[in-house]
Amino acid sequence: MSVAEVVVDVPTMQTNRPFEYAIPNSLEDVVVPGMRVEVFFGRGKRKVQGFVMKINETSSFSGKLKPINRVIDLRPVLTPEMLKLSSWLADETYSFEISCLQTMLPSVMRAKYKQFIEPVEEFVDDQEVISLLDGNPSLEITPQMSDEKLQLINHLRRQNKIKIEYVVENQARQLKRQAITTELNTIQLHEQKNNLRSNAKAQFKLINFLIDNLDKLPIEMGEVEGISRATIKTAEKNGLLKIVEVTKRRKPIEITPEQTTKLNLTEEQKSAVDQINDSIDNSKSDTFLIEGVTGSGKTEVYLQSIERALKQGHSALMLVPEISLTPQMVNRVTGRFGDKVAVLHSGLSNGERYDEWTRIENGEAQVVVGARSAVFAPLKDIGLIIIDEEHEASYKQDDNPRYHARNVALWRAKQHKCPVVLGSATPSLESRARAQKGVYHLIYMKKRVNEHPLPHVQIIDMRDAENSAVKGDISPLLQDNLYRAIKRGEQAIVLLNRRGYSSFMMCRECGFTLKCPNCDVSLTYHKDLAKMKCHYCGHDEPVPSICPNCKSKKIGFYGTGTQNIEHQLNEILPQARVLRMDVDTTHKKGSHAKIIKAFGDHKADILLGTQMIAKGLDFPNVTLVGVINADTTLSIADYRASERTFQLLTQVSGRAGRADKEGHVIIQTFNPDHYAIKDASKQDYENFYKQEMYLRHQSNYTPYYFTTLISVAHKDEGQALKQGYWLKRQLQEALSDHAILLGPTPTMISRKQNKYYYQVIVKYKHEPKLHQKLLDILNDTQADTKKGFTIAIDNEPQHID
DNA sequence: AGCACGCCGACT
DNA sequence: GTCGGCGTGCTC
Repeated sequence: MSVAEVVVDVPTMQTNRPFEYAIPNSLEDVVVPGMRVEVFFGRGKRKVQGFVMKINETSSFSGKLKPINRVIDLRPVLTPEMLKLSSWLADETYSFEISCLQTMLPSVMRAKYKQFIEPVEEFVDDQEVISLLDGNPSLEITPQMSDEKLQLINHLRRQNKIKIEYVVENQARQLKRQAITTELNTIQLHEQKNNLRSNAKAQFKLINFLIDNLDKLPIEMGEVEGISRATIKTAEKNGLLKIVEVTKRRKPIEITPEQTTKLNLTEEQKSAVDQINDSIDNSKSDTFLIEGVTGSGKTEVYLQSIERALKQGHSALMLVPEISLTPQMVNRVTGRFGDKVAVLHSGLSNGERYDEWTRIENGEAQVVVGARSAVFAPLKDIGLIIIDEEHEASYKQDDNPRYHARNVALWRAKQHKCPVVLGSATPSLESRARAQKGVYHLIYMKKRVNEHPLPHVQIIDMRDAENSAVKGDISPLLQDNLYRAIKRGEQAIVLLNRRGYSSFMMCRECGFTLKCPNCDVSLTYHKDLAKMKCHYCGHDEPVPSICPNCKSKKIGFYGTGTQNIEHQLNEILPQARVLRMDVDTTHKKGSHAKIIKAFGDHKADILLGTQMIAKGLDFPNVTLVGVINADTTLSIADYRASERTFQLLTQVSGRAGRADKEGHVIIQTFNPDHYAIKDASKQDYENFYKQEMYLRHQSNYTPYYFTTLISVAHKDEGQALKQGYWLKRQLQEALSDHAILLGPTPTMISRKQNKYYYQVIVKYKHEPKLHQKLLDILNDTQADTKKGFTIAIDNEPQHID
């Protein structure tokens, strides 16, 4: 009798390992690794879902094995590759294996548990039982139930009058629709048509419809126009056609495929494609980093490489930051590869996501375009993985499992022996440094395809009284340029940099920001303490009322909302049509794409928005880009602040002058001499890279050091802090003198969900004991979880806040 | 997580 | 005596 190793859906440290279950004879040839099964787990009659990881001939368990209850899937939902990946991922991200297995599948395949109360047979007629069940044979236990009711349930259960039935539900369901099809061929249909009675007009029409659409069958009933259901029924009775059930694919986001023919490549593009294709042809898992300026034609390189992979019989995976942000990219891929493309992104409903997943799983789609989680797409025989805008922080998931899609992609590439292509105009420092060391192959694309010059960038020093408008945030120069662009019938994009908004202090007189004396990051305002605090080392100081640098009283929290700017624009340029895009206006599904389309159709003159307008949008009529406040990202308390600012400014500048009109960019800032702003204005990534690497080296940050952030939380602040110190002591024991330990410090939103959060940061180069120590710490803290402690470990955090 | 077991104080 | 509350330990 064979035995299955099953990882059960009980996400705790103690159950984070496979449990053995006997495979009953009836399921002997059915159960295979990668399948989901239902098993009894624990003392009671609790049923849970589990994943079969492995099948053995013998058991190593000394006790009596329980049998597998039933299988949830007829075929395995995870391939051996994915099972292996989940183990690696669990280890890498310090997460439960079950969480990793579940994140690889569409959410509808996550088990839903229900509990029902049923009377024990002898007590079916018991008065208390009858009143509890209200005369029904069973009652579902819901979280909304009143405490009294739950108490009564407990009471009756202790008396053994009722029992609890567990139901494990699979939510995955495909939409079924009725469709018509026929087994007759054209000739037979023509014969049938001739045999019709002359007054059978509707039947005549129907047969014609069938003849015309023979190659498209089966066709859904709803799509047959002008023919009634009764007509179809009659035809079915006469053997003309058959009614079948088809699984209807729910319609994913509105994609308007952009038909582009294969373009002729420039020298740079050709060289890039050749290098990538060589790896595809020879099944080498090389990693390429394409550092290409905006407009250098990276997309065409991607498309032609995908084409090569397909031609070689492989599939291809392409990751983009967040699809709803780059509809134009999706449109181009679907335009080139049509039905072969599956699209996965956060805008899909759970059902839609499941449908797309199914299309990939059964091989209908060989090209997958998607956001972060698409890296787990069940593609077979991958020939190429592309990560566009590889520097984007959204590739890292910020809750468990905290994986980075780039690392998962590299892992899968090794399994599939295929290349990975990372593309960006502003690569992350980590990737660029790896390319420097020769770990990645660096490909430069310095020329723009259309040979247009880069936009002319102007930096406005807002400390200068002439530039800072008397009222409001829009400098006279930007006002003037907006006016003239609109007058010429051109469009403009205005970016309001909102991240880090209002949590730091800046002097409007001299541009001074309050920084930590030890860590070289901005101090952040803590409302509950009414103090300025450093997130790295915990240093704090009082909130200043005058600028320590120039003694001006104009120091304050910095930040304006998009609505405010919209107001100002309306006042200054009453004739301009302003379209605002921010979290408020894009809340509804699809509204994002609508705004983009409206702007593309020139239904507005100015597109005003936050970060989200900076990415991947391509509007030929935009000639002017204005950045209201370039500094906010610079001042957030994160060592990546300069990198983020540089990336944002470079990207948004690239939005100006994409077609044959020259572009103009105006950047308003209080820090005109900062290298991130200066280099962005020149689109000089390489210089920025050198500068930033130097500073990272000086202050021991990524990529010179690895960082791991561990945070603990508790309802009681004292307890949380105590745990923080305990954590630090534990780490100190295990680490060498070379490692740097910071904290414990409170986090900015130190009281989400009524809990206090403290974090410890480890910076290190080589600490072989760290991994195991963290696992031990996790284990110890998990045991305390009932006492209200929670812990989170984030390897290479994207932001520290 | 969720369940049973077991120890302990409180109460019909 | 026994009911119910809570701490502890285990789940193939």
